[in-house]
Amino acid sequence: MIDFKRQLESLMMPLTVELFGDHGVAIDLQETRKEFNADFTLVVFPFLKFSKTSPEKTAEIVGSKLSTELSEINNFSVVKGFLNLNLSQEFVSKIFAGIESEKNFGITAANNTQPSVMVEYSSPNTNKPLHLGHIRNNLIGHSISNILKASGRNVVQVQIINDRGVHICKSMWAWKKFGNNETPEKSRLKGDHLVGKYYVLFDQEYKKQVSEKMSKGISEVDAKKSVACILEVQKMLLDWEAGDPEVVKLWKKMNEWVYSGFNETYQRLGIEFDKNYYESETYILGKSDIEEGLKRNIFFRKEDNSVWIDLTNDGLDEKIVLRSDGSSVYMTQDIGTAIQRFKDFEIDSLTYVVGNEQDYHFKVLFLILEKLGYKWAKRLHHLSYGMVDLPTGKMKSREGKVVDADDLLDEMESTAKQMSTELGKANSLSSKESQMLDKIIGHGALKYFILKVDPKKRMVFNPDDSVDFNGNTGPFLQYTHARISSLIRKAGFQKSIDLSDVHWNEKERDLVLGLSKFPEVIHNSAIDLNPSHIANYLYEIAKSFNSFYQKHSVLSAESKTISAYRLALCVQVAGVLRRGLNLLGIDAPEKM
RNA sequence: GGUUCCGUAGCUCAGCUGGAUAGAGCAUCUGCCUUCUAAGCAGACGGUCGCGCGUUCGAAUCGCGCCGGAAUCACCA
Repeated sequence: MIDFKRQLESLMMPLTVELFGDHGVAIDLQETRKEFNADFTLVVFPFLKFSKTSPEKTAEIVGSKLSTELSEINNFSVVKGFLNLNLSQEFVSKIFAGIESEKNFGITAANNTQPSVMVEYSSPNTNKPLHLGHIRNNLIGHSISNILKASGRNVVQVQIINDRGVHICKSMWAWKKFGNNETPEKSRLKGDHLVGKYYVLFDQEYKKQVSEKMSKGISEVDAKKSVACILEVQKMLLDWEAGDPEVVKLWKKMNEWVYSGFNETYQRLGIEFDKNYYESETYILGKSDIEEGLKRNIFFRKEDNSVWIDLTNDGLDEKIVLRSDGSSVYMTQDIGTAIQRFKDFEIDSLTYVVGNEQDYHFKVLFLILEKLGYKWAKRLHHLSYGMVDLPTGKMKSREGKVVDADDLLDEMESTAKQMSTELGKANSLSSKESQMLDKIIGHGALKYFILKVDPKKRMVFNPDDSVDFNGNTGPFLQYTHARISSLIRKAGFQKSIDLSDVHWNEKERDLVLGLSKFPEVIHNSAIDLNPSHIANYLYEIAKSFNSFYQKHSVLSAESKTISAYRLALCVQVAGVLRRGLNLLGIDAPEKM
């Protein structure tokens, strides 16, 4: 489907050139404000220089030219310097026919010859369960993957699991000390929660030991470094690196618990990855790339043997890439991992979904890879999203001020259940059906609540608001879809329709023109890496539909012809809502 | 202190390649279910778009300077 707005602009261009001469003035069509009852507005101010008359007069001249010469334009009106144009019924029909002619209007199927794009998201540590912050990350990452797919890209979704390091050793240490061989099976606790429990236990023990030491007159800084438990954890990490069989065995066991817990949560969220990278495998990467860059003078070695890159000419600082003992820093393995990924897959770009606290890190990473001469470095993106705050302030995992992902999903489901019971919606459904619906609606509410906000902005998560199912919410969109589905069910088989004589009323025109924007919205979301455009667009469509639905009857319209084309319109609205919601990872129920 | 991001209605957010009287939802208040799902619709109330200067026919939008908030600037992960 071609963009009819752009089509109109190019039709108008030669006409204005005819009127005022060719001065390179672009035609800028914008949507008419609601109160003026027209489809598009052409701002004539840019033409004043050449029309040499008042804005009103200029608009008159342009308006009469356009409406006489273009069959697409029916009539026009002038308000101040604004030329309001009305599209002809035939042209609206043509636009609608274009929408109908495509099976999955708005979605561009992936072309297999195209290079793929990799999206990395989630990337959890394996010492505690997922929380609200991960949920935002996951929802954005998954949604943007869907959106990229819908704009014709092949997508490889990956996560890197931070499965090694002091954090997991802390859990391991506490489990050995206090665990009594507790397992997820024995205590019927989800694996990631069980490991998280021992991480918390470690922290408590650590604090206890630190304060004991401090009471003996040792400074806090020294105490924190010298208490027994932290020394044992550090020893454990060294043993792990040395491949100590017993430590490795425990490490494997506890990580497995965490993975099964994560997978359960991912499944609930409807998320899956094409490949998991593990830090235990990637943390060695990058050193050889540094050595090579050192030979090419991209990096330099200081007297103490540490290796650095000087980025002061790029407005940044000097950055370390290898420690003086030759060991890696985060940057080292990120360099190596990026390079590895372009070897593993036929991709031409890579997008990292990571919080904005790491803006600087990624700026440096991309710059280094560019200096190393990788041409794909220009196509690395950091989808930097803002932190999620609670109404009470920042989330602090150490202080237990976190919203747990599983708890949150449970809560959303039970709220959905409560709502549908109150509204008497569940009566006509089997208990199995309504249970499914509670999940679809509860999760829909959560996903929409998070995705409707521009990712790069920090957002406040108020549980009371997220649980609201009225107004600009996921359930509202789902409800609209269910309403239409019900109409379609009742109408039965849909006849083919003749659009040639349709007289579109105002609400219908709004819908047709609204629907026509869907491909562009997807495209822009993909370019901006921003799912919120989709969310806000769907809300507009749904509002527009409900307003239409309230005012005009579909099944018992004035005539069968009207009924038929209205139904066809409904089918397209439902399709756009469903496909749009799916891009956000939200299911569109047929009943609710 | 340097760099980056943010500041729009009581609250949560749209709008930001410059365009008309700045939009939604929530909250508060009014109407609308003997008619296709009222998780809906129609309406009221609510604003010095952080402040100032500049560019422009025109600035929430662009530039500069302040004020306020956040992140980051580790031989941490």
